[in-house]
Amino acid sequence: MSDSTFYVTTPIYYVNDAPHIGHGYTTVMGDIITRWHRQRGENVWYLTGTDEHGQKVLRKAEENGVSPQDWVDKLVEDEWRPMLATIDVANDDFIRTTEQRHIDGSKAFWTALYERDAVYKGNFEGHYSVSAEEFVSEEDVAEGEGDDEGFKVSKLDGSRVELVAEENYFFRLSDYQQKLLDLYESQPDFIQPESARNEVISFVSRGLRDLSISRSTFDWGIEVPWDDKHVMYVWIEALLNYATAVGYGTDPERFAKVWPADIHLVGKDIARFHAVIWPAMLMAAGEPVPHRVFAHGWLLVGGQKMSKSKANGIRPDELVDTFGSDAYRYYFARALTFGSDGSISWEDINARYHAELANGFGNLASRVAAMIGKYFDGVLPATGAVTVPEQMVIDVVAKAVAEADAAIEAIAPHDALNAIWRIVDELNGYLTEQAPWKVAKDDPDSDRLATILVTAAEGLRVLAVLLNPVMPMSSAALWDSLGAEPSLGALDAQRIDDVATWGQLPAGTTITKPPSLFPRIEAPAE
RNA sequence: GGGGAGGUAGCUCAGCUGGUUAGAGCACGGGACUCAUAAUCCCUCGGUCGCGGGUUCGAGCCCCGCCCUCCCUACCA
Repeated sequence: MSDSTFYVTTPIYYVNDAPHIGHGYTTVMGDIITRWHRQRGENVWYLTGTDEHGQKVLRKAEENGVSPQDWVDKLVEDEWRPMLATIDVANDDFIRTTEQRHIDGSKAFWTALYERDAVYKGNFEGHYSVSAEEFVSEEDVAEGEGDDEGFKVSKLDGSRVELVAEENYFFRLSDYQQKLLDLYESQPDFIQPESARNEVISFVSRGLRDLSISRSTFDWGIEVPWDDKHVMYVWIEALLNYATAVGYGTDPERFAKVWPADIHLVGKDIARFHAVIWPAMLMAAGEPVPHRVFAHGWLLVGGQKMSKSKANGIRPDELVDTFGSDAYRYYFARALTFGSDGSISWEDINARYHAELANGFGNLASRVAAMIGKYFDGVLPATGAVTVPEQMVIDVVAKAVAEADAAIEAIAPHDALNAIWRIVDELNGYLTEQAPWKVAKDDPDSDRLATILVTAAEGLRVLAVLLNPVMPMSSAALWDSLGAEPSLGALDAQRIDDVATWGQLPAGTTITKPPSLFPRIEAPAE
């Protein structure tokens, strides 16, 4: 395990969409998990990217009078890459499905399917909705009214559908029902959380039909290697990115090292594609299946699923502009149970920003640095004897570290933050009880004052390390304030395994009061 | 129709295989303190655990029925 690569993916985002906090959510959570694993000293590979083929993109490009390639290039550079920068994501790779490596890899994958007889040519006929880019089943097709008079429309979204009959290639998904059920049985955490697993098992248990996986009515896609009249159906092709990005079909050595993925993070709407079709395709191609598919819930704004069409989509940069990327990352990780639906609101992020980040954590860093500055001229003194209250702090820290680490392992960043925050609360309480300002006045010659402040500084050191995966900016500022780098090295080089070891900051370390980590925002924007 | 998840303090949520007076955070009210970003610490207030039955010595957790919300039920990134 230690010499393999911890490989995590997000869905690749459809370029036509405008980035909203839903995209940001998945990506940030993956970033927190992967940064944490790096902080453990593991080899990590974090992939995200964009899905750029398909009829919808083609038509959009035509509407805008540009070539599809120019269209997607623009969207990627103007919208998607900037979003990653906005929310401070440290992905190792960014794959675009229009890249040569993906094209070559996808063709290689299809060739493998073909050679293994997992694909055959058949006829497919049905009502196709261009805007939804899907075939609509018969029971969901209705006669149009009003503007759509004379057309058939989809009951699902009201879009017009066209009767399409074409020769397609099919994937023998029906062969995999039992194999998939066996997978869910033998690898119980393959699809998480439990609710997603139940739905997937129920779906597969009802039987699987073969899947139409190519299109021949347009050409904005990857050619089927043995038949240039067909392009791969965008959904099927998009799934392949997880393999092609790490060398499938182009760099076998690299692929063997990184694959299978440890975690595919997905929204629960696309859990089925990842937990049913994707593993079946991998089995068909003779490749190992991923370890885990984790389906997270919806972000609810005012009780409704956030989405572009409901006009309650929020762009990540709106929040980041006010609260900063650290608070953004913190909020989504802390306020929501990853895997369940959860409510978000401007009021809530504002409240948590002030209560937890500014008053709780930021102020703690501030008061400790201020006292070391005031009583010791900013030079960390040598500690005196550790007494019962100090030991309690040490114990709380050790327990919190272990719990946070276990929570990340369980893909529960919210629990990790809850555990970490017990350190914040413990330190604030410890300072109030020990009242170093009082000791400074009443008993300035004892070593109690030094002991108390060293203990608090050590606590901050731990927090800087533990929070680095979640809030890299402020953690770096805190690390800097603690003057830790000269003696302990870079923040990123600190290891979770060692972080709870007490007494790492040496006496003589220069502590400076940091600028407010999370300054209060007096007039929250509407 | 079938299946999944949920309905717990004003708000957002915890409550594992049923066990004494149902918890947390925030908000509200009171007090302490002054190192700090008027921050911190302590305490109070606050719930018929959707509704109605049942099983049990005992149920928020189990069973039955009902109401409400959301999701899945194949090619919706």
